[in-house]
Amino acid sequence: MSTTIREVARRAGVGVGTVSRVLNARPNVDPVTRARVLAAIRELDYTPSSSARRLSLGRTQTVGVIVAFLTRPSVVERLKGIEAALDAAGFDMLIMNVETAERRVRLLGGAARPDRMDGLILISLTPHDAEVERIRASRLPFVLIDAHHRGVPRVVVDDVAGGRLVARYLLGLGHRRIGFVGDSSRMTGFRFTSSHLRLRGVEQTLHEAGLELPPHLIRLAEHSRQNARGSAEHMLAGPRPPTAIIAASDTEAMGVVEAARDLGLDVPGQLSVTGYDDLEIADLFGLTTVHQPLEETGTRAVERLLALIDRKADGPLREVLPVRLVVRRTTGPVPV
Amino acid sequence: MSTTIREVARRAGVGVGTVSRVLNARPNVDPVTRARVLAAIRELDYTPSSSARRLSLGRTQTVGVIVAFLTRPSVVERLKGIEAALDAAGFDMLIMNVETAERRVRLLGGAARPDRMDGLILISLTPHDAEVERIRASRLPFVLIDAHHRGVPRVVVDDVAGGRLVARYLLGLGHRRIGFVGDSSRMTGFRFTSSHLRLRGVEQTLHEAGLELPPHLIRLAEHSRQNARGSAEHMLAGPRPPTAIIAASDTEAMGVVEAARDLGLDVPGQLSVTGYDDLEIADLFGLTTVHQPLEETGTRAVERLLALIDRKADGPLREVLPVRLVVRRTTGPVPV
DNA sequence: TAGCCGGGTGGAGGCGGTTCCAGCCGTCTT
DNA sequence: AAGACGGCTGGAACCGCCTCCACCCGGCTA
Repeated sequence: MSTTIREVARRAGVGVGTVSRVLNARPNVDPVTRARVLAAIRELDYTPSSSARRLSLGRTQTVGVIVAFLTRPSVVERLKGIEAALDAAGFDMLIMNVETAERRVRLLGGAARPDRMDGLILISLTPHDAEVERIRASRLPFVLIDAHHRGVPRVVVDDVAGGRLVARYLLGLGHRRIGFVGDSSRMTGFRFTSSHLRLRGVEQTLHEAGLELPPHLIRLAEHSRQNARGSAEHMLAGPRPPTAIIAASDTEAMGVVEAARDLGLDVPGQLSVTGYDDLEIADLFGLTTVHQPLEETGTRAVERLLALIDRKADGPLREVLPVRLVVRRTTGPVPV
Repeated sequence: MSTTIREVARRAGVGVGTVSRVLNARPNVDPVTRARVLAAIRELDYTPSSSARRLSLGRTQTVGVIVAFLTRPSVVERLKGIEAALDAAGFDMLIMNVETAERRVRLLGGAARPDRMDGLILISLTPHDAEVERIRASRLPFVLIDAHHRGVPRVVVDDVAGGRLVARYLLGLGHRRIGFVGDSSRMTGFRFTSSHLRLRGVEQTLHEAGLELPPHLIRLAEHSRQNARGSAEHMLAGPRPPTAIIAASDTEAMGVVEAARDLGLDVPGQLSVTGYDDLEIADLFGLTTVHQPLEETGTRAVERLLALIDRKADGPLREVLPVRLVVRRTTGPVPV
């Protein structure tokens, strides 16, 4: 079928050991011999079988990535960063997508197999203790992105700080009744954490200003534009509606904007709305939001993972990337 | 390190051949023996090494996917379909992203290696003849999605029909001066075809109605919202501006909408705008567009690829999935 | 001149599966 | 009762690479 190292060796008139040494750029090969081997390789159009290398080296040159909801823009941006970094390092990228509890269990339980990959990255999936134990037991290096677990290397953005940033900005505009529309995945078991942390930042800031975030101004539902729209409608139609709504993501912010439109509320005249993520849609819509370096979380995660794979010393367990407020056209002073 | 088939055999008191037969559900194994082997497997928590299987079977159970611009929503939707179908079939998915000419050359030239994958899918990348020859020479089955090449199995949507659909609809609304804002990648070498085909459908339909699409009402630029915005501004500010603009994609349609807004034109009162793809953003914006089954193109491509891998008979080379018009709020009767 | 040293080299053995062949042993014919 | 047959089984050989050990040989030291 395809040419093997033995044929190359025969053609070059050397032993397989020598060919292997040339292939792997080892020292102790006579330049003349090396040239002969390289010539043979070229003539035969030889490429070493990666399957055979994997087996004999016990290394796959592959990294697995398990993502929650592949189609979400934030996930894709991170993947882009991961892909570029892995490619630069000569690694392949294996992607697994989790959209149901069943697959979550199956993948987190069974995908971490050292014979299939050298390392694993989880995006927006916070593993349970048992799942972490399982991956550890397989001796597979792994890092988290946008997820938290004590003792596991992870790359996150400072969601609490992002929440504070937005809250402080709205307070500065004079808003006092501020609502929060976010998501909770406690029921579906996905354990997304970002919405929760962003909310915490908001609460902290309001508290420091001597204000409260009453229960009727907090609504959580499964992550989607439609659900956010429902949450916002409910909140805006109720008693003592907010003059500003902080959404836990740009997608949800769009739902809030829709709700305002349905109720005939002018944004930002009568209602200020903020998002989180700074997706393309935020730019398009003029949405005030919090920018986070999505792609960079991917590249950083890869750097850390590769360091772990090479058993090199690494930085702190928890690496936090900065966020920044992007003010656009959905926020304004509190209506008089 | 990890347990091997030999240890399982020893523990169960059988030969490795028997264990292998049990693992692969072969007939001719005594039920009692089978039970003993299964018990040993369970006790040792044994999983066969995929690296070793790859080598000895010459099969990787992996499919490679090369995409152009990973972060585009249409690409991601297709990927989602591919991932689900591959997972169901027990295959791994290797993703490679092309965003530069350099990587395009490198990946299309060198990624098709049978020792790394059993099959290859190209998304929105139309290969050159030489590239097709190269992949063929590697004897690696491959299929295209949203790309064309004589003699290569491919899954596409009927872009010409989509163009006709939109044009006929706008004609029905009374529009006679219709513009087209699309993209051309002739310079960057990506050879995207969809914009071109959609334009062709539009031209055909106008022609059949005895109308023309004059050059000043066709503007092509590299694919982006910003470029589309520029194209539309130019067209709308020029002499004899169109009353409707057909964009080659939803993304570009959003640029057209922005241009209209900048010029103070009401949509759809003074300008009708249509997109293509029916992305989430189209729903959000109320954009009239053409829906195409993106995810399904992925699953169909996988089905066809797996058939090729199994050397099973397959359908026609060119599989065309249907499109349908989705009328929303950016189109209306021609202004009087 | 003998002994040592180290760069260069060949090739057996191992990675962990699968496959194939030979052998064993009951059962069924004739 | 001998022979044929077929289900079940063990294990050597093989997939293609890397590694390690043994070996060769020229140049240096004592």
